[in-house]
Parts: sequence; C-alpha cells; structure tokens
Amino acid sequence: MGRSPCCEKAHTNKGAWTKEEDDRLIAHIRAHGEGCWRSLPKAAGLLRCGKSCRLRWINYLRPDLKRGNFTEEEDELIIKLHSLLGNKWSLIAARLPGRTDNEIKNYWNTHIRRKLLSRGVDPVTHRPISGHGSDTVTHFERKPAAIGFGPDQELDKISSSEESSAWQQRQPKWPDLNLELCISPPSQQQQPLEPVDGGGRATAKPVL
DNA sequence: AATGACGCCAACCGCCCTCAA
DNA sequence: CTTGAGGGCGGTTGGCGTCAT
Repeated sequence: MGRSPCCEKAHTNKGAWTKEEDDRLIAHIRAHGEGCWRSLPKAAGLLRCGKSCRLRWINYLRPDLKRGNFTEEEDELIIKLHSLLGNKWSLIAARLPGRTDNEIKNYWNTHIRRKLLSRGVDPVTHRPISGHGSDTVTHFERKPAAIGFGPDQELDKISSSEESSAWQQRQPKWPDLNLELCISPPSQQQQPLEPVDGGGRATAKPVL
C-alpha cells in the first residue's frame, strides 16, 4: 500500500529548531495537550512536520526531562537493561525517569559501547570478547535462576513479543534487577506502565 | 593561530504496528 | 477482511564544538 507522507514537506522547516518555534510548541501543548501530532503544527502555527514536533517535544522540551550527565548508577542500569532488552531504547528509557530513548541511544553509542569494550565485553552480546582473557561472563551476568519479575511477569510479556530475536533466547535473567515495568513522572513515584502502546511497543508516556 | 580529525547529539528517515472506517 | 491514517520506534546522518597537531 502506498504510504502518504507524514506531512507536506515542501512547506515545512527542517533542521535545528529556533527559540520561537520551541516557545510556540510549548505554549500550544500547555494549552491543548499533545493531542494529534499531525494537526498540531498547523494549530500551533508551526511550519514543521508533526513527527518533528513530537520528537522535539519528547526529546528536548518536555518539562520532566533530566538532562545533564548520566550517573554511574544510570550507566550500570542501562547496561543491565540493554543486556536484557537489546536495542529497545524506549523500554530502557521507560526505566530511567527523565531520560529519553534518543538520549540513551546516543549515550550508549558514544559512551557505554566504549566502556564495555574497554572492559573486554562485547556491547552487542554482553559477553567477553574472545581472546580478551577469561571465559567468564561479565560481572552483570548471573547464573540463570528460576526467578520471575513479579506476579504479572511483565518482562516475559516483552520477551514473548520479541521471540524472533535470537538474542533473547540466550539471555540470563537478573535476580537482582527489579524490572517492574514502571515509569516515574517527575513528581510522583512509580506508576504502572502500559507495557505496549499503539505501535505495539512499550512507551514511556510523558506526563504533563 | 590555523586547520584537520574526531566526538557528540539533535534531528531526520523509513519502517512497523494498531486501529478505525 | 482490507485499507489507510496516525503514532511510535530504531537506525542513521549532518552540523557543530572540541581536541590534537
């Protein structure tokens, strides 16, 4: 089936956002909520594609974003989550309040990959790089244990949706990692996460 | 001081998935 | 059941800042 373009590209701006565009987008979302991204640019008086507005809001303008450097704890959590979930950045982001999938993805590619390589760990498989000394697993790995992730086994739900991934099939489970699928709005403690969104993927919905 | 190389990250692109008509 | 719209995701790119020479 033919896919219609997400917007009229001939009449949209591209590239870096200006302060004025940011202000318009923020003002519009504060007044009307996120609503329909496709129609938002017109309603907000922006010459931008709806997707671009959504990305700008989610990755940069949302009031609950943390920004700033990642802490050591966040680093380790990202590594653990990546070893379990793979490149499911939105799922990983859902467990890091104030962080976005794009931010984590960038951080992974620029910092953590190197960090793992320097430890002699393959950033894709999370296993020791061959010829890099011992045959032991990374210090995150544990003996597989008959453990669950809470009564509703949320992680298993994810895993089953990713069953084609050979990656999943060899992953140990982490007895020490609380993987309840929750996100934390800025001013609240953890709340249940909808594990699957409209696109069939887990999403950390921003909370205004 | 100049400039080339490198790294970071915001933004774009194309595809996937769901749902309503 | 089929189709198209819409939202969302992961991968990739390009511009800019910093570092090295």
